Amino acid sequence: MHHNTYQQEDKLLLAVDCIIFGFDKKGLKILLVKRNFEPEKGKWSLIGGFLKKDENLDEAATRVLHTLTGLKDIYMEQLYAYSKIDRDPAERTISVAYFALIDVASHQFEGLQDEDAHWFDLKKAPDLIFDHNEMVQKALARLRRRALNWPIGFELLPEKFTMRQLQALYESILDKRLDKRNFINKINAMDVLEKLDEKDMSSSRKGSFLYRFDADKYHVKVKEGFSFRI
Amino acid sequence: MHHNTYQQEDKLLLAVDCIIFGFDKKGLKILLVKRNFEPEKGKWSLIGGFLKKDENLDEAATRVLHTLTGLKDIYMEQLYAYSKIDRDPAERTISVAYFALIDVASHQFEGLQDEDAHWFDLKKAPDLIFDHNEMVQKALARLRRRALNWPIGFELLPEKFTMRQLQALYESILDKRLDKRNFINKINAMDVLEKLDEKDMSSSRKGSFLYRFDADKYHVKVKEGFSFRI
DNA sequence: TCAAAAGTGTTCTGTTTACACCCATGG
DNA sequence: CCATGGGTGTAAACAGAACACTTTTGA
Repeated sequence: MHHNTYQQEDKLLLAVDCIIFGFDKKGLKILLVKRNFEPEKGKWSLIGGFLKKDENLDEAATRVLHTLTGLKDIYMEQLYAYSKIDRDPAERTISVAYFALIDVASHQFEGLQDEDAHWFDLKKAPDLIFDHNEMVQKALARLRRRALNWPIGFELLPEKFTMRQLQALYESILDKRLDKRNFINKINAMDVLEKLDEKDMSSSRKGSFLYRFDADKYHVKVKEGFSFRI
Repeated sequence: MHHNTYQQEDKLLLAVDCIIFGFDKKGLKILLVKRNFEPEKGKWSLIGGFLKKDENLDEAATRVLHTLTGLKDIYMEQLYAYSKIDRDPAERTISVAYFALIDVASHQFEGLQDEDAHWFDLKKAPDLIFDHNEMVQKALARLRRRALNWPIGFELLPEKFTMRQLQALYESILDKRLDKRNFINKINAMDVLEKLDEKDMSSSRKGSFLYRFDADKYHVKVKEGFSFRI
């Protein structure tokens, strides 16, 4: 309709980069790929790609993650737009970072080998290209804030989990030990979990009850402005 | 160096839009302009413009605000990137929103008339073009969260202010009344304000002491992870 | 002298923290 | 029968909320 309206304005490359945190029994991990193209070929990087004309940023992040890892139906959240002029030495690129937290065990993926993607222990992750280290730091800060103020949206959790697993997750995110009685009391007070009849028998002889997020209760409370706090 | 690396990727228009909240004795306001170009010419909009090749997003936001209002040295914070495909009917544009909160009285500006920019009472603001209403809602939510968890960074406040003004600001942001004794006690407990010997005599016969943020104390506390809470 | 806003503490209540023992089960 | 991790309650400390009167001074 108004094809020439913005004709004289600059057009630029737009990328998305995904900070994928994973957790398993041993703690928090991060998913990185070895770059197989220039610049910085062979170095470790976040999973990333360019935004196309016919998709929005959320779609691009989803597509990029899926293409490089086979992962699908991952809830991702937009983090921040990075725009330093020389952040990518090859060409001016603005990158919008996204982050997610997933359960490593319940998201086994193809494609990992081809693309040289690996889970790294968060504390032992290698140096990353460009401003990717900065992105990871910001994502971690955001994850901590989320974790402190909400019961980490069930989007970010496996369907069923034990209280001990949930506590272990919180302990890795916050990087400190929590008292199990206080933890359970607080979580229960929030009243957004459903206790199942099943037990997870893998971690002890007694077994540990499984819980599930009650999405309805959770969303109602979020809408009411209920303020959770660990 | 690697000029052809990303050759086949799409390039797009990138805009910035600024949500400028202002406060004065009568409450929270928002700064809007009447668009003087197509599309949506004549409708109210946030202050916005396009990102240029040779500047980063923060610089673009600063430039755009300065060009349209004459306002300078305003601390702005990046909010979110909006990328719906048809958000601007004229041409595909991704917009990164920025927000700021300023003291209306201490930022008188030229340029307002030319550009048809006006302060609107937040509650009486007109409908905005594109997805600008959504941006304002998100900015408000962010502002409230900021206000609840920090003593609204001194970046967002005029240099000198009275406790009553600070309380009035909080009351407009949170849209509820606060108890003045509790408010003052909490603010004092944070220990980031410096009480001056001056009084503001404009609002009462007795006069009201002026305070100033102590930037050093404040930054030290923020770095230590001190958690404020109103 | 009085009207109008500023300033000031205490009690009560609810939330958060610290803390230790019994339970169930598989091997 | 015992080793391992799972589950449970209470008391003390602290933080948040409710609440009313005195002070200052310009008109």
